[in-house]
Amino acid sequence: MQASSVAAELIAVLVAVTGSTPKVLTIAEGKSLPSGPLSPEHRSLQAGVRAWVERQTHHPLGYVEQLYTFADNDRNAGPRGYGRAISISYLGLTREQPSTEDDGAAWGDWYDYFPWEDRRRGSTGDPALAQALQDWADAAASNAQTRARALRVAVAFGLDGRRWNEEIVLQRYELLYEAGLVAEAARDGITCHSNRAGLALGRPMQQDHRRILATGIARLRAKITYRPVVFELMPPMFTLLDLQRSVEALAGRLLHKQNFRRLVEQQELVEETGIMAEPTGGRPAKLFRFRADVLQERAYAGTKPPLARS
Amino acid sequence: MQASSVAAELIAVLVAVTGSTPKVLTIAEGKSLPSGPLSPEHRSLQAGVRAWVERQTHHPLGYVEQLYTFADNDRNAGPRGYGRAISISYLGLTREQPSTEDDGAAWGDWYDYFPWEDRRRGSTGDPALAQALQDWADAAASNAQTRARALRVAVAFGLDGRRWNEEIVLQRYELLYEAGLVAEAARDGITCHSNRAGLALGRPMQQDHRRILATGIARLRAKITYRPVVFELMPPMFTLLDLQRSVEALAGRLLHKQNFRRLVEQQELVEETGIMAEPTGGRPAKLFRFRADVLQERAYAGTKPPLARS
DNA sequence: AACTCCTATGCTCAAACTGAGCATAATTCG
DNA sequence: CGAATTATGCTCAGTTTGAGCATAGGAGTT
Repeated sequence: MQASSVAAELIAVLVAVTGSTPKVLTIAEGKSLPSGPLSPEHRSLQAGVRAWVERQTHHPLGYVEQLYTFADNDRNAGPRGYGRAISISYLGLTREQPSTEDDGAAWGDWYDYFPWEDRRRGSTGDPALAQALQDWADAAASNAQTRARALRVAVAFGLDGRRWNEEIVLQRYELLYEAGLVAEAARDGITCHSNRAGLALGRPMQQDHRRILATGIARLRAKITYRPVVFELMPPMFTLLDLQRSVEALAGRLLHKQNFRRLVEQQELVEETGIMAEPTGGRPAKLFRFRADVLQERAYAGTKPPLARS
Repeated sequence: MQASSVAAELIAVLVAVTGSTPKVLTIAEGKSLPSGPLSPEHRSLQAGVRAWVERQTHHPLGYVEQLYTFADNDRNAGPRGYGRAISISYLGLTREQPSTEDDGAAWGDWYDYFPWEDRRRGSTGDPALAQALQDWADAAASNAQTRARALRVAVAFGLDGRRWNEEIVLQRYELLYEAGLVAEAARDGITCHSNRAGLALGRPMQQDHRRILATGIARLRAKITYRPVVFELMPPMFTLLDLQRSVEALAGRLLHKQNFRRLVEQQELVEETGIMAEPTGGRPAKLFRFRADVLQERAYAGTKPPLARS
């Protein structure tokens, strides 16, 4: 079957964790994700992403995985004759390097873009945000629609005694978009019936980059629960608390220390180095390293959860 | 950033379950997956898939989800000046309709393509296949490489007392490809050092369609364990055994009946219709229907496993 | 030295979940 | 009526999960 011709670009969600802050690499003063053209010289899409990311940012990319391919006509609506643009997005895990800043790339806290996703201090969400969403539900055309909207809001944001599900980052963002609360919605012509004053709605990004970032965060939060990918973000040696802080940073919620430790140990994900960490005013902690061989030993997918539970 | 121009096509893995047989829709006498061009008139990629699938096959598509985007240069290596081809694959769930056969489309048992994936009778795999893979490991250049290969084989196929993981369909296929055992490998110029005689290696497909099918099966097997997507494949009313047979067909292994029943009921995924099924020579079974409202009530992703465990 | 504060680390326990099996109910078939 | 067959209810041990108590090993303070 003959396929039509389109323009293709690669978009990367590059993630690092520094201390307790999850970071994402951005360009254009934090308003865009880095992207590059799909070039014929690359053997594969993934090779293409690796190539230009490593060249541009001088970051070794450990783990790379495809996220999603977008091609909505809404996006980049250029002149029609030119053809539609396809964006293939990738998630990459790395460690933050001393910023070279030569190309305007910068690491930013991803919660600057999604403040409502950080539940590490105070597991109860922002009541004003819940109220604004309720206003949106109330503004629906019919009573039935109001109930449907209110249910979606309650499920997505864990209201009415429901449990917060940290993995549905994208659903929450899309709900806020639909409600006209995030800045991108106004840009795209969606009207807002709520009072946005004083709400922490995060920094907007160009095009649908914030949506892609949400997709990446969601994927990563899901992945750390069944694959030991956190270690791609860790230095060669770390304490168990370092590891826990990283997982918490990604998951956006606090974990029970002893249980986290139990999980890590019974999974045999790490081994002692014999070295102790720098004293920090408490009992000194052992430094561990990742047991890289577990990646081959096990068929990850449906086995036990490597990290993050509660 | 200016993106280069490429050709784009959509490829669909359409799945149905009839009785105890998982089926996939194929064209070209079972040698290809249905595919269509990405057309500018479609609002989105998903809309494009829906449109041409429903027009071509007259099947209503319930659930549609993006699988993966391929663009390796190995694929469809056409004349270089023409540009690279991008294939965006989708997984679609539907129910088998009386075949209209007007366009050469036909439903086929997906285990015809992956015989080793069906472990419903005899949970122990084909010893001859294991032997052929061992031969491949032994044919490695170095001793270390032999051990590495043997480990990969053992993990992927659940050898040496390891547990069979039904979700890593793609890994197993790629291992067989690498070992030169599947027909596509020979076609692509990979030599085989094992004796292939008498092995059940499945029907080949054109291009990398069997790989895409493997991706779809893997995704679906994973998905049914945490999202109630099986119901997209069920008729409006069904017995619990029907449901179990469908899940078993997809998962490729048998489930403990009572535990399956317990899972379905405690998840409140179904409700009684009050109607009894046709007598089949045993105690008559109740007919159930899916409680469609659970899709909205819950935030599926990280909650309890809807189906399939043991 | 005694005390406080802090983080690391070990251990316990109940609730929930899983995997497996026993037992009984309601039919059809011969 | 008994055998075969399928549906359905219930039990039970082993494991996992969530939460808390207790102790260990350091630094700084009095």
